Amino acid sequence: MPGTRQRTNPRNGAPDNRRGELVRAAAQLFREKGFEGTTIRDIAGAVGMQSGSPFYHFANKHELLMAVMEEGLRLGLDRTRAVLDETGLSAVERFRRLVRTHYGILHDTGSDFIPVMLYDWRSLPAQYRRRIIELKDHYDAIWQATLDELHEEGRLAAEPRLARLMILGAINFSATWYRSKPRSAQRVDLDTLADETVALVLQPGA
Amino acid sequence: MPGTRQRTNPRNGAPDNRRGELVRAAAQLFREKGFEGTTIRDIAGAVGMQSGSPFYHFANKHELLMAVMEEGLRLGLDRTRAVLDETGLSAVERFRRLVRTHYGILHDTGSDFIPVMLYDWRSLPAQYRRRIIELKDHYDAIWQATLDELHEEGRLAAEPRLARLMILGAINFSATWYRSKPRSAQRVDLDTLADETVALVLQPGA
DNA sequence: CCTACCGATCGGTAGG
DNA sequence: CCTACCGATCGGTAGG
Repeated sequence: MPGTRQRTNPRNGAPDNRRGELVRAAAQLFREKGFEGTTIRDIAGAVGMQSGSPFYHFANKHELLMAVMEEGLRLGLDRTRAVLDETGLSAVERFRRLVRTHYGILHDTGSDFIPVMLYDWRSLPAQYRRRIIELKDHYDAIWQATLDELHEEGRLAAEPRLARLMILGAINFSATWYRSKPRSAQRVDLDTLADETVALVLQPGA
Repeated sequence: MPGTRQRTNPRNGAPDNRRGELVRAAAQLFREKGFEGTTIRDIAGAVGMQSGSPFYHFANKHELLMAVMEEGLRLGLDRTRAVLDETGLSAVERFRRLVRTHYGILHDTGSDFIPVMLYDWRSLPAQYRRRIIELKDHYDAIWQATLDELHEEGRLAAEPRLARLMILGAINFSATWYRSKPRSAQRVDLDTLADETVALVLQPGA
């Protein structure tokens, strides 16, 4: 039924549903087949559009990729900042929640945005990168602050900046092997995974 | 000068130089631009061939991708097995060398094969996967044995199988951020990186 | 957002 | 391994 969907400012943003549908569909397809392996026709078809129609919402395919990454970082930042809002958390407990939250950002239903950023970064043209890096820097800063604290408390044995890269790497890499749908037998859930990650990298307390 | 290069059995393997050149060029290009983002023409051009000529050596583009991954795993397995050949190593020392070796496999000059496997796995058709998985299983088994030992010695706090995924993940992810060529100031070298990785995940000894 | 389309490029092939 | 080529597909556009 054409005309029944709510929409507003097509080119800029906020309550435009069709644009959001395109971003979500693109995220899922990019994650599954990669940016270069996904066709504008795939994405259009996934939301019931004709092949030329996505270009009404995005100037080109690369801007759609950037929108996916940007959306992922905004959602991720929101969830991560919420961890900081909880008062009275020890650094260790805050760390545990950061880890658990990041696993959720990678593996919760519909969370395809960040994996796309991780695995299709090379497909993002240079002129679009700065904007994404800026958002990513906020994300890293939150982690760094907590890791610095842990290091001062003697709970983290590695140099804190390298520790951040390695720990986020360990979690991020789960995008390649973790499957939320239990395949055959029982599987690790994200809570256990977060606990094990914390156990792996934290040194025993006094 | 056509005809001056040594070659032997074109379709099977061993001392066929042109085939090897294609695999190396493909590895480098796949790593840089991804499998889908790389063109047969790119690869042919990189070794001074015409666009149709790679198909004399490989039935199709996917078989070239498989050759890249296979070559990477064979080279990696050789280097990793060499670590086991050193006698009289403690589990901790063996672990340190496995870590260092793996960093080398990812970042030494000309080592583009394994990153391609890690980041273009989804482009490998299902029928080619079993062969690669089989090689990868050998690799994992070596790591698992050492990590099991460390766990028994109380030096590893996480469940050993998850520890393997997380530690290899932390190292593998360096493919996205580590640059061997110093960009501006001094940079971490692979020895330091390996030391810090070991420091991060090992619990203090008795 | 659809219709109708275009130029470019791509993987692959025949025949030598 | 080159020459010459083909069918299919792809990102993108004009005009409504």
